Amino acid sequence: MPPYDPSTFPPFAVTVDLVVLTVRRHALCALVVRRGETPFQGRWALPGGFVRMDEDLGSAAARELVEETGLSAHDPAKPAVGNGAHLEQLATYGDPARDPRMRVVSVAHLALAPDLPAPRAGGDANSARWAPVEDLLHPGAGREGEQAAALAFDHARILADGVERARSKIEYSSLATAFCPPEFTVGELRRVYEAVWGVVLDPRNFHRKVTGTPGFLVPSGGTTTRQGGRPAQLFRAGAATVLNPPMLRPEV
Amino acid sequence: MPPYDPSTFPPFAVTVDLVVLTVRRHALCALVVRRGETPFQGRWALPGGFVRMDEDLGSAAARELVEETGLSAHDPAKPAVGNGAHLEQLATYGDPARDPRMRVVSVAHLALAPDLPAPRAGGDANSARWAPVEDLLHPGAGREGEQAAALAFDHARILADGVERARSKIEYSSLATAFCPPEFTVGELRRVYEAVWGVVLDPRNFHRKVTGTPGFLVPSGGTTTRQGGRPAQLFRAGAATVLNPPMLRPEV
DNA sequence: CCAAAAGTGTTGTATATACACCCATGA
DNA sequence: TCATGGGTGTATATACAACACTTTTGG
Repeated sequence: MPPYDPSTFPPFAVTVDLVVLTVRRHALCALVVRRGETPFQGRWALPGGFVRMDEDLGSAAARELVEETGLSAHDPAKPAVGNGAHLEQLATYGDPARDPRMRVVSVAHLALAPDLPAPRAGGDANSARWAPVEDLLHPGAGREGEQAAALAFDHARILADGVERARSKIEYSSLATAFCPPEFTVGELRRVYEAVWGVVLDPRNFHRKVTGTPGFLVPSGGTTTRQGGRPAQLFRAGAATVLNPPMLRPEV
Repeated sequence: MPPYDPSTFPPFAVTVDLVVLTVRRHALCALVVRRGETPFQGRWALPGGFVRMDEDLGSAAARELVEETGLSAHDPAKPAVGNGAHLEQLATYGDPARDPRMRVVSVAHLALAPDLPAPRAGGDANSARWAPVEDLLHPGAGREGEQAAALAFDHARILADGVERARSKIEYSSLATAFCPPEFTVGELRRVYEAVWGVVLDPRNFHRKVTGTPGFLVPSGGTTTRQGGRPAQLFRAGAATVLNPPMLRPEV
């Protein structure tokens, strides 16, 4: 890398911000951290940080994800689903006024994770928590006394874009399995769709659909009764990444 | 904007690169410019340039598009189709080694344009031309004696991502009309799909499909025989931006 | 036994495909 | 008249929605 010569180009700060989604208690939740520094001190924000000088964008996002959640991720250059979290680039935000301190371009990434124990705070954040995306996107509309202030910076917009991406992508890909543990039942997968889309699906038709799509699910052999009722077969995510025909999202 | 203090963050150069696609002579083509400077001097590259210090990313892309093609574009914050070109953010590329001179993060944008007269060279490019994407993505596989050297930097990858985005997006949106002039026939729209996907579609079923989707096409009243044969109705793009049910891309 | 969740079968309706067929123009 | 592209009708296959029904556990 040749030495930096600021006369040749305008200098920007480049950061990565993370939209980390999971399904908890039948609701789609996002990871937010409390800001310890000005601006927006004390407000909730998406986790993120500066990209280092010798680091690829996807590597920076994977590093932040580990720091915040302990989750490992696949190389985001090749989107994949498996034991770790799914990680992919979302979009880039560069409004000149989005950070009052300096000119920052943020490359947002989207991560999908199974239900995790407890978030661990990292970096300059005082604390971290999982918050239902409904509360974050529509602050004030929830129950009284809740922490419902708007997210810092333009993070509400970034979160909305990430949620929209996840909602549309589980329609035609096997990405919903990224919200599940390594082994899961058809019913658990259906509850993921229901939580992400905010709908109820017919259990019988859903079962036929997902088990009838070749390569989507592979039986792992075991069964479980952890949801009660009749024992359910356990599955792992199959090799198929694209669903054809897609899952149909019911009309609103 | 507070004064720049390089001690607080690593300084990056931020550029926009453009994947400008059009349909010419029944082939999907991209706009490329010949590089006048080192590195990759004399090689073909995607048009692009530095983002200015007070400029939004979408504004920078729209400015480059005007400089290179004379096309105006809608605010890419709100993707829209109409008289000007369609412009939307594609993805961001930030490999530390992608530019040998310095650390550059490039925010690539995708533009779709109707068939244009002749590209006009701008900036530091010696010349500009429309090239079939097949020739650019598979250099050496074409006819002998062609200019078929690989694109500069990581632009082949960016172009491939842009083409893939266009191919999948015309499936479920009305974006294909961005490749057409303001008034067009159903047959002309079908030839767009055929060129972008590299397939042949049944004219009768295609006609029923697009005219039967409410809001996709609105008749302009006139007719034309510019394709020969029986006069065809002229249409404009309607208000619908999402196609439900989608156009089905035939298996390969 | 009952409740709860898993899984199967059946049927009406919608949509896609394939293709026969007719229409309106230029040469 | 013929060639060319535009446009309509119709049969067959496929896929989905709805829902009755059976299976297998825990309490």
